[in-house]
Amino acid sequence: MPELPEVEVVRAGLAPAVTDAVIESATVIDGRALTRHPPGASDFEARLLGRTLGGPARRGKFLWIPLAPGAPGAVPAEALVAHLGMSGQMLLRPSGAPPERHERVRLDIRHPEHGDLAVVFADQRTFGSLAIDPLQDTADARAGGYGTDDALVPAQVAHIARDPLDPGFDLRAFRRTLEHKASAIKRVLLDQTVVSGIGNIYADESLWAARIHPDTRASDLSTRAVYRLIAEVRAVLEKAVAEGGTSFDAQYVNVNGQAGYFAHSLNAYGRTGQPCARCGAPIVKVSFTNRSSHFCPHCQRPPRLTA
DNA sequence: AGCTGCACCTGGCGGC
DNA sequence: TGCCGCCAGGTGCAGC
Repeated sequence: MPELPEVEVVRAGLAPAVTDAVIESATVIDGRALTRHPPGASDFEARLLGRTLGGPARRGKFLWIPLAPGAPGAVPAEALVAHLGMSGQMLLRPSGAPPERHERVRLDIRHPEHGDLAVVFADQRTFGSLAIDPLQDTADARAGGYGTDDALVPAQVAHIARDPLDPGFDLRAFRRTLEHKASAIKRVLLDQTVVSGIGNIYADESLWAARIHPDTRASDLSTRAVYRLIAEVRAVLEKAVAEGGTSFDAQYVNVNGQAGYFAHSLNAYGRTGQPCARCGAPIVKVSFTNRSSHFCPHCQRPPRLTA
């Protein structure tokens, strides 16, 4: 469930089940799920045992669950961090449920109201991973991400920019950054250190909505165009969250294993050869940095060649 | 310093 | 039917 809407659906789904729950046991089935946790599986399991979970937070595509400190009322010092990569899933299952396909890590938790549950991290392609990471102060003293009021962020998430749905997202700073970027706007949208949460689907959808060609040099965009683009990014992401994210197959599901509906709302991504919803011209697909871009060749005019 | 390309994986699908 | 190449929601980093 890779991009912001899918991760947000997972965060919201986990929240009622894990907040205030205690970890009864942690089991690493496949150590490849811990590439972001260098100390390894036994350290991971031991440090989670008996810990109480806080409310899950998210910045861009990174998710974290604060681990309550021993002393009541003290600020959490570390968090369980998750990145779903290309195919990761966080699933809530009844205690003792049979193993999921591609199950990598299982946490057995006890919730004061909901009782015993299993939190399963499953991941076909193993690009996703979990880690226990120290929490550090945010550089701007604002809340670390969506779902938390604490001005804290896991160390390995600190380099990730705020996402466009974050109240702390600085639109003017984003515009100033673009002024100095020679790269194509599509690539800049995918750079998580500039703006986070956007992946290949929502980059194509946002550029289509803003009528901007993906190859346009970022620094060539007018201020007006940058603001229009961010407005469309926000609209696309919010609609996708409301529709439960984009599911093309069984890989992308919420914590209950259910698909999202945003695939029905796509205007560019995956619509190669189908008519543009605005003008009827066939959507084209072009190769782009080992992946692909989908756009309308009529509504999204190629950038003018500059000397 | 900034930018680009590629490596890291598994599995499904279409073509031959 | 079977095999092979291609493609897929992401990130990090080597090397220019």
